[in-house]
Amino acid sequence: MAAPRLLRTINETRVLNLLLERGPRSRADIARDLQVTRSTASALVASLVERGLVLETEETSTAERIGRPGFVVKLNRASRTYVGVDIAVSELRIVALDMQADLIASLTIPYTDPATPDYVVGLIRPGVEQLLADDGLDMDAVEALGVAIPGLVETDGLIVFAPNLNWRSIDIKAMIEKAFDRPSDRPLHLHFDNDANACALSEGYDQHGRNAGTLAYFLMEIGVGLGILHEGQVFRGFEGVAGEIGHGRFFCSLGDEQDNAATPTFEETVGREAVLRLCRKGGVEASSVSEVVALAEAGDEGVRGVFDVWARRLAIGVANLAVILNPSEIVLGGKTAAMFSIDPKRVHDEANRHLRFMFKTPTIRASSRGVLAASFGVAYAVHRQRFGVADVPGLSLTA
Amino acid sequence: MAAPRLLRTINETRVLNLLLERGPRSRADIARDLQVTRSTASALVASLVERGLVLETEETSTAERIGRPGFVVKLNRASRTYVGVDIAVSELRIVALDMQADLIASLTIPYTDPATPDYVVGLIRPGVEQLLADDGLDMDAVEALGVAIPGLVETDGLIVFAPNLNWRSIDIKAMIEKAFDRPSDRPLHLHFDNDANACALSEGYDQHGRNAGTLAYFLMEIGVGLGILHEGQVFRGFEGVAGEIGHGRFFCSLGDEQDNAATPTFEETVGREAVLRLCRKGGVEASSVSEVVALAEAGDEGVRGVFDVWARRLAIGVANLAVILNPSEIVLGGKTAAMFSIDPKRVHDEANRHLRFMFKTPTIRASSRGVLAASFGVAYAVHRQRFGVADVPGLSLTA
DNA sequence: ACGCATTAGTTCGGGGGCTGTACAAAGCAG
DNA sequence: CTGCTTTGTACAGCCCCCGAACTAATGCGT
Repeated sequence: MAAPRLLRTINETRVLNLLLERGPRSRADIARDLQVTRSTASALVASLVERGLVLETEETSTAERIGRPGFVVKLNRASRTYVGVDIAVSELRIVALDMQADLIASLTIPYTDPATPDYVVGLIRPGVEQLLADDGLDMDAVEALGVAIPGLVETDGLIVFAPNLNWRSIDIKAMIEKAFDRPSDRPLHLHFDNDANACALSEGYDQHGRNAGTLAYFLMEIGVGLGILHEGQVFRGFEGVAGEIGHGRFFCSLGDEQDNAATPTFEETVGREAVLRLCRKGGVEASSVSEVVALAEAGDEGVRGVFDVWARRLAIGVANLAVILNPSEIVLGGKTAAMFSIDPKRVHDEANRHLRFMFKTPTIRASSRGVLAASFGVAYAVHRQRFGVADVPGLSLTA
Repeated sequence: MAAPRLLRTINETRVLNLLLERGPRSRADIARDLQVTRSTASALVASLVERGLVLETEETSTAERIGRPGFVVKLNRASRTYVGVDIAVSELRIVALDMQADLIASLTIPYTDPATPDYVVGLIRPGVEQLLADDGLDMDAVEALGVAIPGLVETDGLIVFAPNLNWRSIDIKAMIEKAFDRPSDRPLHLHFDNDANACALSEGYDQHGRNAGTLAYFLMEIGVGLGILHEGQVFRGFEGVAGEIGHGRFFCSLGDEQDNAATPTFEETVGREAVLRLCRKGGVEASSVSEVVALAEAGDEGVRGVFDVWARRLAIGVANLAVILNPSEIVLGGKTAAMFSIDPKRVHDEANRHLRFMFKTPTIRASSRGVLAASFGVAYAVHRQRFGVADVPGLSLTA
């Protein structure tokens, strides 16, 4: 009835995760690291080699120890491919990762609005095929595909509402399954997520080690989204709406009669329009954030004033987030976040003024994946899902 | 080398959790619920009965089905006792739970400040013994003890700083271990937590089912603490300082030159002193929150104005928390939270004005455990820890 | 150079523990 | 009463981990 081979499945997964997170090593090392006997480690490796997921190399472990050296075992990077697709407002961004979660290739396909769901989804399969063909890879190697959406989306593939695409109630899972038409004995595993969550995931792993702490990612475009990562998992809250800090109100009045619902939200004070409004007010001529940043780099004095106000406002949001979640890192990404680079230290200092009571304040830094952050993130997500044991039937160990 | 009997341990734990969360049932039911064969279920029950954790009753399962009825199996409630201790500012609150996590007994021991660590810890063992003696229980049955502290505390027992007790760098674990002096073959398992986190835990289980969602507990006394529960676990963030919403700043100025670090924090606007300050300003004579509430219940007009301002301020904090965490419930506890009962609907309405974009806004309600919330919570925490399999050696399934 | 200690990898017997089948016991339906 | 269904137990089979034994390969001491 219940899961046969359960223990075996768990242990094979542990071997894969060990090789992924801590690198190639000998069977004897695996036995020590997983606390099993060498016989068991050998058996586990043998079955993974047979499944093609792991390779036994010729090289012997660099002998720091005395005694016979062992043969190093490593992941077969080419054995599986994971794809991430970011449906941005005006372009599709696709990345492919190998089994090590390293980037193999990426591709961007622009489109002009209005982009209908049918049109955009129609671009995905050809895009993925082209991406893989460039590297001599096969669609069959693709085990799982993740999709990032700029809006409210359920992880099983229902887009509830994506305002900037103007999509509503789209069953994108069905559309993609139809487009890829996989046989049921070799399904394409799908996963869907909000773009800010995906961005957070993209920062959640440092050199193949799971980031076990808490991390927050501000995705600053027109509005401001927030992705929260906790113990390597996206924090979704009830109904998956966590991270709507853009709707937070930090500029309320204490006065007795004020209608604070009319006070601006956080994204109305630091989002793209707010930056441009501050520019107009300050006599700075700029029609995009990148122009503002360029002016700042050219030493424009007026921009300095705009930046100072923006930094002060952002710092309040950052500090309010920090007191609630106590993240170890706060990452800023998206086009509007380019403002941050004008003077990162200033944002730090402003935020820390509100955080004096803390022993250790969070570090604040720019996104490391740039425009590919979201597609990277969902690809990571499906990669981790396939490595995990969460879907072992009949077992709930979270107790 | 590695954990022997691993699978057995897991499955026995699953049986215990099933009986805890979903009630007594027959072996056949257990087999169906856990997806194992009836033979396995019988074997698991047999070994749990032998260990004294589970009882086989005479009663047969109420036959809604046709066929032979089964003998109902249930937890042996008396087989283990879990104790929770809340070190409040002016009293010690102790509760004892049975194996079902039901309250057996509680006891409050007042003390006058300044309460030194030695003095307070010295009260714990006699207090627990008295509590148990009243119910004919033995100290030997106590398997684990949890302690809630009003301050920053590490879960393994180092009190970093408890401002209202004026305790700093206290190794309370060592003190308690010394006081109880258990033999190493039957250790007293200890757990320590912040009082707001403990309160959140006390609301985290609804009738023996783990609350799988996200819940936030505002502990409102002099200041405002926050405990966050996510998937049944306390959300601690990096370094365990999550939940310091009391230090949040939601009343900043958008003006360019303002020094927002000087704006009041959330707890300075809704905490006890703020309430009393609003009273003075509004000509209401009250020296404690309970007096304010009493006046409101008596229909005092001036208090209404005080409450309205307080409710509006609180709603802003609640709404800001809700947009970031999207909890399903927000619970208000502590003496100052008594204000809420003056007009709960008003707080709801004010908060929802900021949350119009949400499909489902969180429910806001008063604490259900009252003054015992924190001691309940830590007792729950140790109870769950003892039921969990997290400490099985050689296995890390969180991957 | 040679033996010895140490480590790596494999083989094989033992045992724990789950599965599945078989069977007796206990109730319901007609 | 007879047939059907369900429960709980018993037993054989199998998966898979452990531990001991053995061979292979390397470093170190003399």
